[in-house]
Amino acid sequence: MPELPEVEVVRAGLHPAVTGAVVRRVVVLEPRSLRRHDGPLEDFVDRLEGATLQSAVRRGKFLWFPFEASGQGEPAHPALVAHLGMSGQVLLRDTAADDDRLLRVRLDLVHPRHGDIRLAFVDQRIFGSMAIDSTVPTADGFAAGYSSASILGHSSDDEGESVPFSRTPTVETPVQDARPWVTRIPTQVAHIARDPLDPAFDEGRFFARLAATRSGVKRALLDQTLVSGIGNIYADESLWAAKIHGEQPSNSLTRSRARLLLVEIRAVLYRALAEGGTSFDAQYVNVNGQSGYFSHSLNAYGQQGKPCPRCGTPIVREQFMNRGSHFCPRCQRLR
DNA sequence: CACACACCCTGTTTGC
DNA sequence: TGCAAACAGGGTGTGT
Repeated sequence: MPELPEVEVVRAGLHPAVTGAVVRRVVVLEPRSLRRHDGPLEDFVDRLEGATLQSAVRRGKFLWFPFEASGQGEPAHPALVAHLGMSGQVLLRDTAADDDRLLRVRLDLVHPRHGDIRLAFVDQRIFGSMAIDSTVPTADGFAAGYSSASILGHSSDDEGESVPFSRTPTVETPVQDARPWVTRIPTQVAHIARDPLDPAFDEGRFFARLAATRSGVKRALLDQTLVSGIGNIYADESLWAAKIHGEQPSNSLTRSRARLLLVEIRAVLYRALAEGGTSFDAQYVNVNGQSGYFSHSLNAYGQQGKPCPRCGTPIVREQFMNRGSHFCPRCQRLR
């Protein structure tokens, strides 16, 4: 479930289940799902079995689980990194349950309070992956990603594990935290920019990079090293909301239009999050296999032929970057 | 260097 | 009904 809101829904669901849980048994049914793991399959299994998971963290569309190894020889502060790709799911199952049809990796956990839990990595297209990775300190000293119980702030199962991470950035001071994993990021994720809901998101850098490229705004929004968490749906939705054409050269945006765009991106992501993410079918679900409702709130994505909710002009779909781009030809003009 | 594109995959939906 | 093509929300490596 690829974009930020869907991945955050998954992360929030996993957080109470994995925090403090010990990995009992790991089964890899599809070796290609470990493509990004640096080492053989047995290495992945052996290093994980017996490990204690410390949290569920997310930056953009990347998820990771810092863990404490049981055995010797494990480098300090490793993490299990998961990326869902186009079709990945992480589901919480009963340890006695039958395997899901497209199950690729299975982690059986025992949690000190919740007991036995199975973490099932299901992925149709195998674009997603799991890997054990080492971590490095964040360049800015801030928390590496989001790791509280819920970004919406109304979960009851926080267990006091919250890392300060408010929606509105306040004064930025590097985090002082006894848990070293908080400010460490997996090397595979280190090049990914912070996402727009991250209080340490560097707005100045975002605007500067937009101003420094001639490529279209949509392409820039999909560039995860510029800003993370935005995929095809939320790019189209944000651009529609800001009335910007996706092929408008990034460096031709005025500063105020760029600011408006960022405001709309945050609004769209936050709304989608509040509705549990977007899903068109059983593919995009939370850890309990349930779908979100944001598909009912889409204004542009997948709405080709339907009237623009603002002006009534039919929404157009065009092929772009091997993907569909949906926009209102009247509200979103190239200029 | 910045940019554009091919490629990695399988299952479901669409169209003939 | 059967079959093939088109399609899917992502990231990375390679070539120009």
